[in-house]
Amino acid sequence: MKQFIQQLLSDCIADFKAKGLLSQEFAPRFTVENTKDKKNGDLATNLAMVICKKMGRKPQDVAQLIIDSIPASDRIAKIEMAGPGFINFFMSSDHVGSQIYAMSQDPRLGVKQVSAPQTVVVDYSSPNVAKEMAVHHIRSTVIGDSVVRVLEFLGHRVIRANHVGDWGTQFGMLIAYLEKMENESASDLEVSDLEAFYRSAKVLYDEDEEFAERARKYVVRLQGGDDYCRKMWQKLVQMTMVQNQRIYDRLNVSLRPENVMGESMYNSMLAGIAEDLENRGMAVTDQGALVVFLDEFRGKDGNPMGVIIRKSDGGFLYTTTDIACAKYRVEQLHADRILYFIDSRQHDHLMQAWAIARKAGYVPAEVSLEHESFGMMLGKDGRPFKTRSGGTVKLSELLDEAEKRVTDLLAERGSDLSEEEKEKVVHEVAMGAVKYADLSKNRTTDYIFDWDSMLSFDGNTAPYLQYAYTRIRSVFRKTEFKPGEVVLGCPQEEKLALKLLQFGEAVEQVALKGMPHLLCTYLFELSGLFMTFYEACPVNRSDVDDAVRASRLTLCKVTGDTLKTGLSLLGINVLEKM
RNA sequence: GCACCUGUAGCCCAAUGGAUAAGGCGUCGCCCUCCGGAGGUGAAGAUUGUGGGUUCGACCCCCGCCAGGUGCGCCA
Repeated sequence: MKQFIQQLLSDCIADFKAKGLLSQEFAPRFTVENTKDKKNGDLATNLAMVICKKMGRKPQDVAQLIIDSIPASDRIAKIEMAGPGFINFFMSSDHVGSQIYAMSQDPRLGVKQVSAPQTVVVDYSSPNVAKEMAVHHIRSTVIGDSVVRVLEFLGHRVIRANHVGDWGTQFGMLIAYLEKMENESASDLEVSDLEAFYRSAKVLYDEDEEFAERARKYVVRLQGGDDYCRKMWQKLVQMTMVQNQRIYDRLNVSLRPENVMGESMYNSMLAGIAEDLENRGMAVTDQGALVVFLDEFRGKDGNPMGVIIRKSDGGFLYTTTDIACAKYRVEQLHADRILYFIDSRQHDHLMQAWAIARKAGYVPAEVSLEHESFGMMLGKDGRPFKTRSGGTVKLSELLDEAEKRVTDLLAERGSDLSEEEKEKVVHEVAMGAVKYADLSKNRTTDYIFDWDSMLSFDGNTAPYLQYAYTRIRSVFRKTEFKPGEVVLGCPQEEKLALKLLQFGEAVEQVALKGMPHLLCTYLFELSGLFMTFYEACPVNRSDVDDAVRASRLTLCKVTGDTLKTGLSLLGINVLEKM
């Protein structure tokens, strides 16, 4: 519908140009938007206000000229000029009804696949090896995964990239410790507590000189490609990712083992990149290190910032890895667009790496690099989030607590669900609530970690959306669905129908901006409108006549399908009962 | 010191430069003789940190200031 109006207005502009009212080269940037208030119609444009100056007339007069030039259409009931020169379009309710009927027949709910699919690399989750995922990892993981689902739904080719922290000097220490553990216990090692593992290794490293010495030797051997160290390193990666995969599965995150593309993958590219930058004069030796100076970034002394590509000892830092990574994604993965879901602290560093990658021609201008940054998770004291003992809260602990709270809630209010059903409800509601708490926020600011707000089941939460869905399902347990012509007889029906038609826009916005909260907001508003409709408009009551019932059932059906599809794009499952 | 991010009601949070700044939590009311009360419905609560500027129109864009967070050469 929006496109239809846009076309009408473009025709109108062409008409004005033909009549000499506007110059040929003028390309006005006007908008057509959904109105917030029904009294301003369903869609509104600011076109008159945008072009009135060029025409030398009052905006209201121009608006009237535009209205007069728009041909009559059975899709539009009424067009009005309002306020400072808005043009408000009132859609014909027959047309809206027929669109809803069409949606009920379309598994994609009217959302079209893109005509020019892109290859999009999405970098998200990125846990560290030999560490357990903590609560803050949920942001990148859950938001990235939702954007992945949306992009795929729209027809793009998506490459999931789990940029696991699997490289660095700490691996000497970890290998030495793993070796010690294996020597001490006869059977194969099963590390259930990675946090404790890492901590103990660190303690030993700090206190035992002999151990530290061995650890340092192992780093060198690992980087040199030594078989033994390589194998031990692999074990560490394996151990960690098996545990992380359990979390992904539990959270319904679509990452798989084959999506792991860790930092170590780019290792073999680093020396070549350093050499290339040096040969082309982009990098120079400074105090023994190979450095690229960037004019657009200033260091502490106010001079162009030096970004170290190669350390004076010949080693590499993570900036070089990120340059290589971007290069790889362009050259090997043929990315058209690369999205990084990484916390805001890395922003400067990423910009530097990308600036170098662009200058070197590794990433051409037409490939877009986007940092989808978000703030840190803070404790109630406003400091980086730590537990009383100084550690972090494990993600698995948060998920356990979520399930416990849902279990308690079910017990509290009593439930006639079977044990099997209950288990499913507990799981889906708990995971939904936790994920939605993060997905629904756009905030690039830091935010306070709070059990209660993260595990709320009231208001703008996933359980509310899941609940709306179960109410719809409940309707269809009582009546067989036969799609019928949709006749919008009351304001509640009209508002609901109009919102349903905007599903595609919400989905497209998420893909464009990498912000799933736009879809959350949409689904929450949709659920609210459904609840209101449902209270006001009986569907199954005996005094409702058949035509009205068929119409309302179709609205219920399309709402249910939209909720189910929308939630699935957020990685959240619906339930038949709860 | 420099750079990046952020500032909206007691708390959380939304708003492609558009109309009366939208919701949620909490607070105070009302609603199960009717399809599921994890609900509906109403009320109170905001000089959008601050001072300028651009614009027909600014939470949004530009400049100054204040406050918070983060980052700034050999960790990742």
